[in-house]
Amino acid sequence: MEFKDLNPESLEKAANMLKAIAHPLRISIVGCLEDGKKRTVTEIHQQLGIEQATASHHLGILKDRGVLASKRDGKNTWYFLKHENLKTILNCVSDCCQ
Amino acid sequence: MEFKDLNPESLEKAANMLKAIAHPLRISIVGCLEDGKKRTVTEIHQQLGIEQATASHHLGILKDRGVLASKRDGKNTWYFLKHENLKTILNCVSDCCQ
DNA sequence: TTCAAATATACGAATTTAGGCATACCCACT
DNA sequence: AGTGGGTATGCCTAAATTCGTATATTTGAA
Repeated sequence: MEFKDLNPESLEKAANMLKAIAHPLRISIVGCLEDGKKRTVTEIHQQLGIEQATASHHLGILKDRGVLASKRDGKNTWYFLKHENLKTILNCVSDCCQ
Repeated sequence: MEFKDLNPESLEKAANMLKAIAHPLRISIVGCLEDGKKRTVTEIHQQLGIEQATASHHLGILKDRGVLASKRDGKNTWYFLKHENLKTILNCVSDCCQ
């Protein structure tokens, strides 16, 4: 599917998805998850050295916009990449940022 | 290059680049230019049915953030994609938005 | 049923963004 | 120099983001 064929709603959705990723912290979060493994909010906030609330907040945005999915298991919520593609996207962008 | 290796500045730059694209109109503009050809502000504002000033404004954002480049020729300014990669990015996103 | 860990949400001030309109600028032509 | 087409910019208000801190909520276990 070519993005040219996107109708207005899909266009909006695509924009929201990109907007979700388009933030330094959230790029880093996707970076944490690019190996396809699931991680908890705590793991992420510790690994990135950010507030727990901030991590949860940004994870929520990434989930809302369809970048991540999550699965609750007891006290923990495990977040993970929803699409394999997203790794490609960030690699493309980083190539453009040399 | 893996985006994981991005330092804080590159991270910021990558975020700004994505933020530039992450807007319905600007996705459409990139869509107009994905064939690699150069187009003028007028061509784009007519093709998308938006104000001339709005087109110029968004083209400016895309240029500032390194998505597009431009070349003045007489009365016209020709805009074009700066990186072939960007087509890939949008195709990936649209795949995620089915 | 009380406690603590893990996660989510609410509130608020500062900053950024969007899009319309008017207008200024740049350039070729006469 | 003056005109007009093509571009860019400034100003404005409404709306959205960001990131703290504080507080809820959920859940497992004592």
